Amino acid sequence: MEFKEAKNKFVQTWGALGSQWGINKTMAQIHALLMVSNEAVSMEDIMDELQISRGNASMNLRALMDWGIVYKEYKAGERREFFTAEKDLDELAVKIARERSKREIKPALKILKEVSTIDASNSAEEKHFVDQTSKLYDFVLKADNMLDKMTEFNENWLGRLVLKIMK
Amino acid sequence: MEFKEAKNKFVQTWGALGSQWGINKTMAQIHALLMVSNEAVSMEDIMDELQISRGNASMNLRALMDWGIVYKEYKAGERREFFTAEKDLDELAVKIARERSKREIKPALKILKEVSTIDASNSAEEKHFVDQTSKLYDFVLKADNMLDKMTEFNENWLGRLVLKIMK
DNA sequence: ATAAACTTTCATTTATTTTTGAAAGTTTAA
DNA sequence: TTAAACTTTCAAAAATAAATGAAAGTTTAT
Repeated sequence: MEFKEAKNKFVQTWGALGSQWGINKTMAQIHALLMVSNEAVSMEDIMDELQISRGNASMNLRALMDWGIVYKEYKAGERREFFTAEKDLDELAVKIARERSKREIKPALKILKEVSTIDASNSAEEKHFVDQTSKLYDFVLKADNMLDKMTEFNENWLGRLVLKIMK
Repeated sequence: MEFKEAKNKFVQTWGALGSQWGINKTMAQIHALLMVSNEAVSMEDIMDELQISRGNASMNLRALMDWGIVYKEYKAGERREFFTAEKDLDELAVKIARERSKREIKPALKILKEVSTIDASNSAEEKHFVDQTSKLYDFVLKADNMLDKMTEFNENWLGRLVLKIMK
């Protein structure tokens, strides 16, 4: 396999993986492209390589920057903007986890707390509902806290975690 | 908040959370419904509660059973089939992790290995590509192995893991 | 202040995913 | 074996999500 083919395959794969995890395909592809680029890439080049429109490129770059995993870069004497991706994978994972926690898990927890605290003195059905949603609340809270902990680990938390799990 | 309202809110929230993580909304809603039901539910009742068609209910129940998190149940003297969800959350998490690993992560790893082993003796650009995709391969492999390890932990792995992380 | 060079926005279009529902398939009881 | 009671399948329709592109906005150099 030659370089161009490999690069394309990687970008496509990363895009597909993104889709499966609820991240829009183009966003994941742009990120993939930037991760494997050894220098900052202009919007023009991104549009060209991925065959996407200016608007699409602009919006998804903005989204990636909002996630804190893509940065703008300015080059001396150049009018246009260039983009680079976070290349440290530990840092990348932490940022993604933090963002998904904030946007998706925390709001879900709030609802779980609400529904698990209704008065259920009536039927067995209601008791089971409160019991199960309470357990779910505890579980999700614990999992979410675990993500927070990752953040505190300064370097290579994944490697260390694997070691710990192994005992 | 009364029971019916709370139950509906929970089902909707779980459905929305599913969507955001690449799981189809109805599939997540059916799962939510079954998780908080203290007894097995018929397809008819699922269709009715979620206002979905027979085909939709059938296909998503099949998908949930393929994931191993919903079971069929037969009642004596009853022609129709009833469904229950896995209610043990540790077990649920392990099964979901195992399934996503098999379907999504393992295939992605295969591709990562392929593209990270091309000959890159030429440019700095190619060297960076190989370097970055290799790192990614290692990272994803490690994360995936961690999921496997969860499986080996027999009970309450999440609680124990949190303890370990806390040091 | 102007205009060139660039980026962002968002109403509309396009693509993708999900849902429907009717026909085909299956199982059970008599 | 037949027919009622139920489930599955899948082509077509509907709903949802993403992409386009032209107009509006911004920045910079002169």
